[in-house]
Amino acid sequence: GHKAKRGKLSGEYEDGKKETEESILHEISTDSETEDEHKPKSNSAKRKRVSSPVEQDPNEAYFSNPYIKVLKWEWFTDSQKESRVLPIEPYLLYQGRIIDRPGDPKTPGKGSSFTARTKTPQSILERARADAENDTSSPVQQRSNRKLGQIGGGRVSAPFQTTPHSKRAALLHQTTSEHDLGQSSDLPEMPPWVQNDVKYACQRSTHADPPNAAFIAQLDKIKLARLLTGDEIGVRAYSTSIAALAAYPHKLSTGREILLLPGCDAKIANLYVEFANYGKIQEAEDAENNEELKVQKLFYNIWGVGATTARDFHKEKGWRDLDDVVEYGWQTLTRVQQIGVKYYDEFLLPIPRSEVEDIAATIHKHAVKLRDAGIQSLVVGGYRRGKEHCGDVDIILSHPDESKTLNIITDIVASLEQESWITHTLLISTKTSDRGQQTLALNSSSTHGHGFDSLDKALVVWQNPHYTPSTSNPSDPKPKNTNPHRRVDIIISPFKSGVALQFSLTSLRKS
DNA sequence: CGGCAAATACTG
DNA sequence: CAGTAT
DNA sequence: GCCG
Repeated sequence: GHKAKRGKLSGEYEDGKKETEESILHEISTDSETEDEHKPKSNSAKRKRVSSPVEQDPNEAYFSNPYIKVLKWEWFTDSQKESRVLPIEPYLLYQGRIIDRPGDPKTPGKGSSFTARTKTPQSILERARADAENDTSSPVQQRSNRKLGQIGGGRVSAPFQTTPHSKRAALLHQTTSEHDLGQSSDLPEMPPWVQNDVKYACQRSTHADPPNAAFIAQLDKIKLARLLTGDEIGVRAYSTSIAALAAYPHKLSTGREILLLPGCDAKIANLYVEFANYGKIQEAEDAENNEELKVQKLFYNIWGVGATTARDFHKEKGWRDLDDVVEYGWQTLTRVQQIGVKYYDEFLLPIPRSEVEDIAATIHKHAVKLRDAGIQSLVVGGYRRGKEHCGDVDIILSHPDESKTLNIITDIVASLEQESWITHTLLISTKTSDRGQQTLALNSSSTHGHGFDSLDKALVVWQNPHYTPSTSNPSDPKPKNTNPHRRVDIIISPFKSGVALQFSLTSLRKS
């Protein structure tokens, strides 16, 4: 019977024994808990949205200048109340712009080239300015460079010692390459987030395909190795450096350039030099080809299996592939892990943007049906970052009337299940609605005073139920839906929160 | 040289 | 509580 | 592995 189980995993359910498949389905019992008997009725828009008269944008002048503006939150709520775009002037807390580097010949002007309406941000810019000044000299002590050992020799730790008196370690001198310690003048201008010491990755723009993607891919391999071996510190170190590299808009030309990026130091710079010279990084290749890591990566790719469990499967249980998991461990898997195994291959398939859009549209449609047209939805994640193919679908739903988002996640999942779009619910979180109900019952005042920032969400398995029966066997009495199963995250956000606010501002300004 | 992302929720 | 996920 |  073991070989029969093999068949399940290769995805040939249809020609396999029906009995087997059913037993699997039974064992899984993954159908989401929400019963479809109570179909949520659509709230036929009792409350139509007041359409505001088309009017001149009172803030045109403000938005046409290059200054960054910070407004009081009340501007938004008041605008909402009046259903029109209020002038921002009375709400303006601060406006300013990023100044250029002090030494920059392009800006002979004074340093105080920003207009502070309040004193708050001053210190930040002062700090940035100070940093920039201190940074003008080369971070590398060129004179005292130590010649370090050959890079590709397999010794990874020895060459990377930090020179005692400089913070930055010297880079390996590679005479055969232009990817060397360059002159201090040939570095490209650092993007603002480097110069200004921007602290959070979310403040940098992200690119779908950064200029240094190939190098980043190598670092990702090392990071994965750190992950699988339980080296959490290493994971974090590589994560931060990769994040900085991914936001870096220039093609790297010298290793020294990397030292200027936050989270990047000698190790990463040396890896870059190796990459630039040989087109690959030995440590990354080794990690990728490592047999143990290959097995553990296989398990790690099961949804619901993390590094710890992947290692356990391999080293404690002694399993070596998915068949072993099914044969010897099926009953010990959690419910979501069984789902993860069942759709192992499909979850790894990339999702084309067009399909992401289709899925989002379907979800939006159901949300509108369940509430009203005030529903706003926004696809985030890989799609929003412009990726051609996405690993999953992340969609945020919101509504200006917060009461309309109450329990909506439950309703949406039920509705989509009933129409067979959602095949499984991996996880559903209703904490926010739970708490919201309590406070709402007490405070009849609607919007204010809640401190929770968690979001209702559902992580589900999605499959397009509309399929064309296989052409090979059109008379099949029970044709099979071969549309791939997708991972979809539906997130409910209070309208007030950032993402919702962002696109509400966009639409307001367009009106 | 020591410390190390943040917050939150579900599952078993 | 440990593990996993967002 | 980086940072203070």
